[in-house]
Amino acid sequence: MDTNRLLDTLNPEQREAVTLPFGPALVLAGAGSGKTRVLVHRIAWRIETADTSPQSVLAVTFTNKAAREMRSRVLGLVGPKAQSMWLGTFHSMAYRILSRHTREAGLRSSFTILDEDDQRRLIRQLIREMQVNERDFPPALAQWYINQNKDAGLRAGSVPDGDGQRDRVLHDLYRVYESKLQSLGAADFAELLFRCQDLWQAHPALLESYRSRFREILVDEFQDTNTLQYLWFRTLTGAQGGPFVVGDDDQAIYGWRGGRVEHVLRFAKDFEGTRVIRLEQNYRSSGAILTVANALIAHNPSRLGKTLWTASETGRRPVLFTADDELEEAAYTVSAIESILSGGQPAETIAILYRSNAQSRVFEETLVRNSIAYRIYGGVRFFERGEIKDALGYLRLMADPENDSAFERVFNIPTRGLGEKTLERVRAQARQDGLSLIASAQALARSTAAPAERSTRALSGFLTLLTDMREAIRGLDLAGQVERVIALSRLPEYYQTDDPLRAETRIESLAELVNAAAGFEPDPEAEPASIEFAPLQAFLGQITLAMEPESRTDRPGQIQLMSLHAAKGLEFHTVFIAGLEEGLLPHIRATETTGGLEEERRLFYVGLTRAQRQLYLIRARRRRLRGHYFDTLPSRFLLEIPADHLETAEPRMVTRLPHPRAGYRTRDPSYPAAIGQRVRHPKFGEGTVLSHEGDGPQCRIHVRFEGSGAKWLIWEHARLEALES
DNA sequence: AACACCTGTGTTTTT
DNA sequence: CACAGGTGTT
Repeated sequence: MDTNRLLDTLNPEQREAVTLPFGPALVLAGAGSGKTRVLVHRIAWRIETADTSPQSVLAVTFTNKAAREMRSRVLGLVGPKAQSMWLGTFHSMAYRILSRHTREAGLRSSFTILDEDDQRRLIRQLIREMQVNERDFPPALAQWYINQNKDAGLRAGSVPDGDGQRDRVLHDLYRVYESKLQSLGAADFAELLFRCQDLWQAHPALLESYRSRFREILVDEFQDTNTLQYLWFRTLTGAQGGPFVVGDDDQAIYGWRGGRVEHVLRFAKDFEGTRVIRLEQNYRSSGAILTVANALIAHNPSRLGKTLWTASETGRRPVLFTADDELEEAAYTVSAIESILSGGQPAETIAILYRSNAQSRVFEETLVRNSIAYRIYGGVRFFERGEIKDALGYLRLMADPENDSAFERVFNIPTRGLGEKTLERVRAQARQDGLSLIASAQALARSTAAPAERSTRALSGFLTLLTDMREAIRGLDLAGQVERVIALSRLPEYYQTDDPLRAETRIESLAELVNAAAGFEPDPEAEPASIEFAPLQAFLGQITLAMEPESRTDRPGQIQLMSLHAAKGLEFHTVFIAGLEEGLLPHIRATETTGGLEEERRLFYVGLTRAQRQLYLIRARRRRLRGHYFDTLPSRFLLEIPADHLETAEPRMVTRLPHPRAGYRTRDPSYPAAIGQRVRHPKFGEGTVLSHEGDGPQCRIHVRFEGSGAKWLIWEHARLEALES
């Protein structure tokens, strides 16, 4: 094969990195310098020239999305044989390893992965059991303490004794939480990495087999690795390994999540003979944008040092606009967007970035009023939605009836006359006999103590339902099982009566879950498990680690709205960064420490370097926060950019957008209501139509009501009255 | 057990 | 202000 093809499109530094001989390598890749490109080509290069089997490749990315993208790009270069490489997040790699050795790792064969929500629930329960004052130690605080330590690679036993009562209580909670996880045979995210480490330590031969298999280990976004991940990675690599890592210290923005930039330096120390390569040529942004970004980041004292340059033209200077308030901020932005769109630029190449998700609302409303389609990232993720968790509860009980947390979740959903009292009885029985909840529930239901009692009958009914369900899905394919379980659970009917307004959305989510199951591809290497419902089990395992089902709502023609964090790794022709004020960016809570401040500066830097050709920086003189207006100061970061690097924008002629156009209709006449239309609802009063899905009488429309907030309504049932405005 | 009210909270986010 | 989750009431 013509391997030159792999190098033709690279610059000298990229080429040097890609063709390095086996051995530790650190690529310091500036924003837009072709970092992913280098990783992808490095993998392809090793496969094609070093006689490396794709099987020996393990590449770690920060998100599942990045992993998918990288996989498809490698496949594009070397073809389907690359399918067998391991490519994913730290957690999914650890999970994959653990699930092959559950017994040795001391986990149940179908162990549950607790997400943040499950984790907090469990911690709350423990706080109550331990009779700790919930006011002084809110679950969220304990959770933060525990995760902070876990991210730092510290088990409860390794956390140094703090001084003071407070620290002691938290430490105790951590200890109890840890043993609770152990006894449940469950794992939170960090636990996956810990357990994997423990497994390797207890079974050196296993570690050896993984080390000799994965000769080619690569890590992306290295600057954001936390200590736990770093230690895991170092263990797997071993002293003889030659890992290839890529990162940019200027883009480290996850310190609050345990990420430690220092790992970049530590890497070169820990791996003797590390080759360091810098990629400083930026291919993304215009000269004027890059100048601003460089000027800003130069204010961070602790940097490895790196100056981005570009061969592209200077282009237009970034525009700075000062609005009176957040309404004008949005009005200016949207009006600028309108003129860009009218010039023919595709909407999906325009992004609005902000520090906190709460800022999105004004933009949403303004976009809606002007009938501009947008896509918003962030908010409640798919697998965290309540209805999905309900359905997953049933599914988990199918794969593993002894799963206690799943049992508790669906115990009384749909409501079936079982409450806290009955549950506590089951729990007590389980504690006493050392059995699972389901086993104790069966014992209670069978015991003749009070067979006619209402709760006993309800309990029997629930248990029968589970048994029947299990019977009914035997032999079905995965999607069929999911569908059947949802139907038999009668969750849809329950949502319908419980909260008719939200029912439709929820039922749709459940349909999405069936889709996700239909599209699920199991680990091809997994041994054919003899366990019943093995595919279901694999699906459930993967789900918590991949919180967003693949490309659900990606449609062209939509403006992109997201937080600065979420923008990492992306690029847009035109970028608006809003809310450049003290207290917002830098965020008030990050200004107390220099470390925090530097991270905020990097966050802004990440935002600036997302822009390819046009950049708008916007601030408001006053801003409404929790109902009150506050005067603001310009972000100190704006003052760090020399004034002549920016162009100051005059208020647009239209700073206040016209009111929603009465009677305005979208192009498709089958929509019964137009976006921006004023309506009245018999119960919720007056409101404005935000958007709609589907068409005809069954379509759902989203209305923001004054006073009662935004609601999804079914057109047919909503009895809405159109108003003139 | 179910519902209405009330209180506290409110950075970023992947896994 | 807006919402989630928790408490208290029926």
